[in-house]
Amino acid sequence: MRLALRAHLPGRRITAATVRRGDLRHPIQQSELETACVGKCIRDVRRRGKYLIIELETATALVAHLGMSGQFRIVDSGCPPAPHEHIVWTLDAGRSLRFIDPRRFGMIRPAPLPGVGGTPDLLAHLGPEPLDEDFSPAYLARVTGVRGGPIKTILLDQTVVAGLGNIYVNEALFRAGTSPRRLGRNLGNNRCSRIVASVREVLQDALACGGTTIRDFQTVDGSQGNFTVCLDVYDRHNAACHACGKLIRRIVQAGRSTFYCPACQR
DNA sequence: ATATTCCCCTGGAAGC
DNA sequence: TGCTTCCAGGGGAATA
Repeated sequence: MRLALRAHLPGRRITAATVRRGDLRHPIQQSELETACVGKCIRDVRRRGKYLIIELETATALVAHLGMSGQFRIVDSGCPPAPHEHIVWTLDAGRSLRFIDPRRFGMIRPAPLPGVGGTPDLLAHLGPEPLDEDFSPAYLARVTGVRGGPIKTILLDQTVVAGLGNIYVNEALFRAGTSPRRLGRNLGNNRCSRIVASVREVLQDALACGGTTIRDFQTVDGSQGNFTVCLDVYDRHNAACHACGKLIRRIVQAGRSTFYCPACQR
């Protein structure tokens, strides 16, 4: 999503902004949004974990989170509003950016620019980026060594590593041959290495496919992610394992679905 | 201090 | 056909 936004937004000026419905996860007021962005030029689109950072002139930013069903679309400004279209930014060049979110678990928040006006509290708790060097086997071994709970839950914790969601945790553990139920303290250095490598691999593969569409996910032009066809375990309950043919199992951990192959993952 | 559970909200699929 | 139940890419507050 960041890459798609980045292809369209930098250099555009925001000429108007409208809150059509402000009761999102963090409620937002019309005046607050306008003050933050109208008249400003978009400099860059960055990301930290699952948060998008739309960098504006004068050291401010809009921090966005898509929650479960949030979407950004970029359309002609004359385009009629879609259902659940909560926020509209009018851009120069006859375009507009729209935030659409049926479940309203997403959020849009003005914030001082990270690294300039101080890191917003929103992002302060996040762990390392999974594709950065500091998410290392040694780091994972250190964290898992002192924590209770199964590895699946640990990897979903954004303070441990920032940006992994349910799909990619399930997929990474399959590729690492590690059971999602295995306790963190029973991982060992070897498995930590494999998990770190698998996390990176899965993310890179999914990025190359433009993400994963299960139900709602679409990018800014309405196209879908193609990693769905590459999923080995996620949403494949009772389907045959791509590696061994045994049936993929579904369990619930910390209230979220976990999918795994009982034969390939130990 | 750390780990499950509950809840936020809507829509779509499956079950009856 | 129509009603009910379950489930969902997340995360934070309330509990245990």
